[in-house]
Amino acid sequence: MSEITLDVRIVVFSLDEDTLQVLLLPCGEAPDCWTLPGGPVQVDESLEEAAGRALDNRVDREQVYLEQLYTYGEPQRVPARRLVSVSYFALSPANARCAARTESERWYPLEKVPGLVHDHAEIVKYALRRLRYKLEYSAAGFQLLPDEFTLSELQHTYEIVLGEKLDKRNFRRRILQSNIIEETNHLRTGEGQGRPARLYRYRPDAVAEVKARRLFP
Amino acid sequence: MSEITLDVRIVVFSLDEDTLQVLLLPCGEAPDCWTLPGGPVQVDESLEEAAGRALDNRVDREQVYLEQLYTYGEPQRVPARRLVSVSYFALSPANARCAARTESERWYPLEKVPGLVHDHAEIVKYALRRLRYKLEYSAAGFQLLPDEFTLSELQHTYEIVLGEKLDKRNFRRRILQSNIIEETNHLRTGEGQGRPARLYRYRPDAVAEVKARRLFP
DNA sequence: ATAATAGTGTCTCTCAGACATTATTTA
DNA sequence: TAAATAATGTCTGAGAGACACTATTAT
Repeated sequence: MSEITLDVRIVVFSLDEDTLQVLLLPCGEAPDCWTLPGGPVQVDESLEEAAGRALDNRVDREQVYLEQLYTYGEPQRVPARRLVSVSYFALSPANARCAARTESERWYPLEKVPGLVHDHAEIVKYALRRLRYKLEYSAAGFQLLPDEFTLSELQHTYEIVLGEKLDKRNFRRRILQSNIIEETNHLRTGEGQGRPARLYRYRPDAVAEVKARRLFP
Repeated sequence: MSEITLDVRIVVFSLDEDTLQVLLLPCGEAPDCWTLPGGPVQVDESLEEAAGRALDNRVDREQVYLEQLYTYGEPQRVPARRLVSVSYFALSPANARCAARTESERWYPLEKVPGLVHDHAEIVKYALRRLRYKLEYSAAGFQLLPDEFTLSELQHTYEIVLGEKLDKRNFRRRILQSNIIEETNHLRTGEGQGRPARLYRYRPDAVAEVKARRLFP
């Protein structure tokens, strides 16, 4: 207890059907105890690289959006150690999930998250708050979807994350006039009965715009 | 270069007449090189305590608002060392400044900030962005004023920080209906010619509200 | 033709921004 | 009474939210 050590912890969100899920790992120590993915920061890597490394073989990093959240450093947050954790949240499309090789990881619906070590439950709670806030002002919801998606799918994503129904016409107007996404020529067809839906993608240059506008470095 | 060390850095804002100022310290190494106040985190103190400690004898901590900003950890941000810095921003009323005991500290107007070590200039820039953003949505400007203040003073604060003139009636309406501040019975009188202005203070229980609403833990 | 989902427009109300005059004090 | 600052209300335009019907496909 004489040294301060540093790690990163990532709250990875992904959407499965009708639930928002979080990636958790068994913490090893106790039987029914889980932890957020993460780990120590190497001397020659950035914090963000450390966070990305912790996601290797769990999600496809290329497709994952990553943003720093908050740094937790209360002296007593981890028993018998002085650990400071830089937390991140990540948004992963469902198709960017890697096949879980072992029982060493599991996606949990947010309402069914089991007991977590230390203050990780608090970190998850805060990450969710920030995610909801982000959706309200920034149309970032598409980060939870594959490259091409329908407006209904996007709206559904928003409804799941925000936990409330949205008006279809208002939603479409708002999203479209934000200018973050654009039409493609493709239709989603054969996916069920009903009229096929137009597919959209986010505008490649919108990424730069979002970064320019973004509140956090 | 085999260990990661941790410190905190604080961007302390204060208002002097017509300029927004930042507290800087000489960095010791070079002659015209300055640094943000801060320092290493002790093993038994929280990050916020470490930040507060760095402000001792510089401002009256009781009166200072402190909020975590971002954690900087690029491997190359500090030459020959692996230093991770948790940054904070602080808002200090002018009357909470302590008398500078030595030449070891100086308040600089934002437009005249001298050369800073490492990435401290970037940290200042980001802190200002966050401060401006905060004022736009949260009426936090009163943290730069003494306990009691007039609406004109508050508006002036906003104008300095945001760098633009504001409409008096719209400003008053907006601030008052946010319900963050309340009238006192006092008037500011004898301060010059002109009609005396009513003094306001922020509502004691508004502090709790702001914290509840706040985006950052 | 029926069931299922996609796609579209209008009205209303609230809120933000522009704007000028009266009120109260000191010198 | 002149100069200085405080205090106050209205109009207008833009945007947000409520709301229902038509279009296109598969079975």
